[in-house]
Amino acid sequence: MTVGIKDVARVAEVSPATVSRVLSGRAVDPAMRDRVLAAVRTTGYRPNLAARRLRSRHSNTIGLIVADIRNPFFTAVSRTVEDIAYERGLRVILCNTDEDPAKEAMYLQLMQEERVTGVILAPTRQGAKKASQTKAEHPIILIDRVAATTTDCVVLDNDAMARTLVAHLHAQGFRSITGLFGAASTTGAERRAGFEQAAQMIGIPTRSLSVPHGEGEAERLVSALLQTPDRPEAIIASNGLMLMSVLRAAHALGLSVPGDFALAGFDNDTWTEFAADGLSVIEQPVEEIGRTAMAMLLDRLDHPNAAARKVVLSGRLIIRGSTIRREKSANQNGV
Amino acid sequence: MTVGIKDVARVAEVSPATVSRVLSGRAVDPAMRDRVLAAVRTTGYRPNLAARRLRSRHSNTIGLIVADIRNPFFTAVSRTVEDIAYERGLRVILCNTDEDPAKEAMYLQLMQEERVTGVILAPTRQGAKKASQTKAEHPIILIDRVAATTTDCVVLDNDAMARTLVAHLHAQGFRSITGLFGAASTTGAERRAGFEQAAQMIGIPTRSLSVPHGEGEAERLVSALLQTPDRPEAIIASNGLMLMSVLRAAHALGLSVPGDFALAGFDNDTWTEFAADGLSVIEQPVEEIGRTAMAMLLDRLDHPNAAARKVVLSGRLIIRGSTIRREKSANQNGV
DNA sequence: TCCTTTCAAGAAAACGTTTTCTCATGATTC
DNA sequence: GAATCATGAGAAAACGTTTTCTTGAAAGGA
Repeated sequence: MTVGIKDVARVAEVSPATVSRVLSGRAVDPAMRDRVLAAVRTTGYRPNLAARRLRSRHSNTIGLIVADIRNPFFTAVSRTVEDIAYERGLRVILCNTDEDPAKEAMYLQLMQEERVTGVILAPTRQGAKKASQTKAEHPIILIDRVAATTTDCVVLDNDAMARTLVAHLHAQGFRSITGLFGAASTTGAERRAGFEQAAQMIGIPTRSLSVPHGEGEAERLVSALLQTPDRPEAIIASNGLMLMSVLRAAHALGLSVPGDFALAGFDNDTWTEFAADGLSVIEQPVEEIGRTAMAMLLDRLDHPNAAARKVVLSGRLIIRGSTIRREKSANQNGV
Repeated sequence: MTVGIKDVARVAEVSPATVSRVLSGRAVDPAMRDRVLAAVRTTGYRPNLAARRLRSRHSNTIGLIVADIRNPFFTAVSRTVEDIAYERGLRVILCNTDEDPAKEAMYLQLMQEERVTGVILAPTRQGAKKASQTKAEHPIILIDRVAATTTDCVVLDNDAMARTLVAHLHAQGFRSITGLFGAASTTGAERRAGFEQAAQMIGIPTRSLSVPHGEGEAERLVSALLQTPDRPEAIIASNGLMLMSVLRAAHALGLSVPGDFALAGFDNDTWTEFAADGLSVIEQPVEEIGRTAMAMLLDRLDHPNAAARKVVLSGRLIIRGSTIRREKSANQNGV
């Protein structure tokens, strides 16, 4: 037997409206307030959120749709977003698209049906296009991936960061570099562009591979690459998951980093600190991305008609052992 | 201007009830059905889930409350649970308690207010106790952590797995072992118990440390441990996150695994395959845990009064380089 | 052919809140 | 001291669905 606001009202000998007012912290007679609170306690009343949302016409909920929940980058952003949201009394619905446009579309529709206050989305390419075209009832902030300039977004300066990485490898003396970039996201494309551009300017040979999302895809690709006769001197991977795949492939083949090839990439995931003599990476300001996205969302709610903004954040190159040039003979026991 | 079921009804020239029936797939005249579906398309109607849930009195939603979203074990379980849930047309609300009993209590209350169909919970110690005492409106299935036998749960055979680990280390010739165990969970306690029991039976000296949850806690503890004069020959860590902390601490001190000490633990996280010559770990059947939890939940919904069940699953020891005994001199370039 | 049964569709009630409307009381102003 | 205003509380409407109730027509049996 579920207890409703009317039951509380009866026990407290007030009207349901008064109970509602007490619960939402509006001005009521102190004596009544106490009676109501006591009644809430004795009855064990729990408000029905569905009813509340229906009548009040706002859900106090934001949707957070990420592309891959296993990627520490996204879990880190999620945590920041959630913390801020809960500080403001907002709920968060966390969804995982797995880089699948169909799942993404399904979740975006779900957000509409939930009548969410707003959405923070790390879109696939299709999703980015769609989000910038269709006019949803709620604001959408894109993170990590970018769409047309008509949509708010907060991204890393992927292009510059990729160039930084190439410059670092070149400075260390590496002359042939292969890059691995995610096929599903604009981020992958941007990093690839920066990578190729930098290499061309410097004038070193590169190859770049487009990696489809999926279990083991990257590892297979890398494994093949490492077994070619002209194995690259250095490899750049577009995110933390791919870095891991490269190391797994190398390990399976008995190759070591940095002994047999150098390795660098994006995302300062915890394990990169100690793997392969420390992996040189571009650290993304994950917390700031989450904070900025939330701030933009709240701002957009206040100013629905302001011009779309694109915030580009800068990363930081962390140099570790995996890109330090050494004599081959000195390395006996790598990875 | 938001479009409701009445608008669809008007366009299709039927009653709202008929629209509802079409949408929920009940028997209606084919001609009408087509008119309704066409009207839905032209109006762009999206049902209001709050209203639907209010009236129909079921949310078709389950809550999934995990202790630490950064732990790959939990994200893996989450993915399985979500996949199965969506197959069955259930939504999932994913929450992260961060091992904080207050946050946990808050979320459990939120679940009540959402009127969820059921909850899958990885509880803190306090939460486990509370869940087994209070009678919620919805069933609760505990995962990973255990409470009184009055609550459904699915857990690993922690005790046995810890003993397996000790036996393996002993067989490899390690004679002094230190164990690190999470302070917040029953899982940590169980693994610790198995650890101490096995060591006592074998008759080797052990020490076990209780690690509070929190950024850097484990690393500080391990760092201190590694700098004591009687540094252990082997370390066992209670989960993947702690394994990582041990490696970070070792790396910071310039110590290598397995050169300077052996390391083993729980959770076959991806990176354990290549770090420190491969980390020996107990692999948990993450998918099966998720599947079992969902199955138990659905079963409990059908049979509310059946006796509580506890499902104990077995893990698998994966032996890798980190626990292989070698001559110290042979190792020059570890980690 | 008439009566009963079945079925589909519309009308209206219901879900549990919040909000609007109305009214009474007491305070404030001229 | 009368008229206006502000305040707070209850009554009732409203939110957008699904479900129940009611009705009419078609189908089936005697």
